[in-house]
Amino acid sequence: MTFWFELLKEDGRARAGILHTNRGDVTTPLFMPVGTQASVKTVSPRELEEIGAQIILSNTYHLYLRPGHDLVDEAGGLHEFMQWKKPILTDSGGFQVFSLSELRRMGEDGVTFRSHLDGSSHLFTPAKVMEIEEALGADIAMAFDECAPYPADYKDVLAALERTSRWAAICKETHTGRRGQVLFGIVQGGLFKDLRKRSVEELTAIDFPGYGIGGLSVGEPKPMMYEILDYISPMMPKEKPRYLMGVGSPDCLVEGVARGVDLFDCVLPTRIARNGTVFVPGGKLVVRNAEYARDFRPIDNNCGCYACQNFSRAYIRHLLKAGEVLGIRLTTIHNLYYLIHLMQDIREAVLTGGFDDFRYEFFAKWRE
RNA sequence: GGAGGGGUUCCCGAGUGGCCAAAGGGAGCAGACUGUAAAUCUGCCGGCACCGCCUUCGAUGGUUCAAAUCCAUCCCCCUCCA
Repeated sequence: MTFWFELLKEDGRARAGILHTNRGDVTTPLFMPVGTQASVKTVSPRELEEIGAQIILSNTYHLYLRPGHDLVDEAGGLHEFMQWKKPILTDSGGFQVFSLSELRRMGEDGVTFRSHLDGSSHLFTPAKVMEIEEALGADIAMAFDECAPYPADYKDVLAALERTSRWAAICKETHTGRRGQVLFGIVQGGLFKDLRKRSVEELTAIDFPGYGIGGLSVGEPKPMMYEILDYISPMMPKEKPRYLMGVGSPDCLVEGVARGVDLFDCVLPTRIARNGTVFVPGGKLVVRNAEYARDFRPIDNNCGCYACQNFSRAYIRHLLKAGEVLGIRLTTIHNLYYLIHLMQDIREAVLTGGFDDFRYEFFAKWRE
């Protein structure tokens, strides 16, 4: 097994490490751009490398429906198909259980989805999801879970947790590890501490090489998310990577690391980029807005990304208003660069024992 | 010169007596977005002292309780025929 997590340094609860994978090492803490349909929207693999991405995410449900996992397998797996040679993680479709709630029906053995593309019915069982994820061939596969919504009753969250644990065991049993793929379990339990505790216990008993923390950032207030992270972090195995799923606003990344999280992914940077908003050191800037029409400075003077090194806010705003694809490509490149480098700065701070100062300074200028 | 069609709120364009500050689209302005059904969605979009009032549908005058809508005159634009 070439996959293992090397914990280099702890600073309070914040951690810095190296995730060793089949396709090379990635440094943590880390932000993973999301490429749902085997593409990080609008940017090429070459650009992703330039931005500094080390690993990207893709999605089981979406690739199963289109183009089909068998086709991806035939192409030689996701890496070969999309020409991204660094590590990939595939989400299991568990989030689609949540986000496509009107199109799905829960069962004990699995979930029946109606395709959002053509309305056809598809049954996802843990074993089926493992088959799909192994065909896709990512380096890390996520177990098939049920992500409960927010708000949700205790009994519903409990049911989702129990199913998630049961399914996690089936995933582990049926996962063959073909192509050296490893499987992460996913902790659920919503905002109920006893359920979170139980979920951590049940999943660590099954024993995975890494753990996702799911069911957060689904609409609950940030302090509640932080409280849950505070609570479960000490219970999670130290020597395994912890992946807070679906979190990506800069403040949440800093607060997540402060609570012992190593990995994050989120559509936020790429989505808001396409909608005209960019990250800047103190928060966000809606570069699409009229106030930047004659602002000839870069988005961020101190940013090293391709957009900031070459173009003005006025130009990027013009591209966005004109519907030119280059506009959303530039904002996407910037936002990914911002988050990835934010994580690198955090890592540096942790490694030098200066994370608390970093965190303090970050929030001193952060404006929501 | 003759015949016909038309001028509507930033633009295009509905509306032919009251339910019209006037459909719809575009543009514009703002907001939202957290394991992507999202280059999407939502709101505003004549003015104000805004549960009401004022100004507006080429211009002016008229008919009517009531006019973007009917009548008269005028000014522009387009098409066809000379």
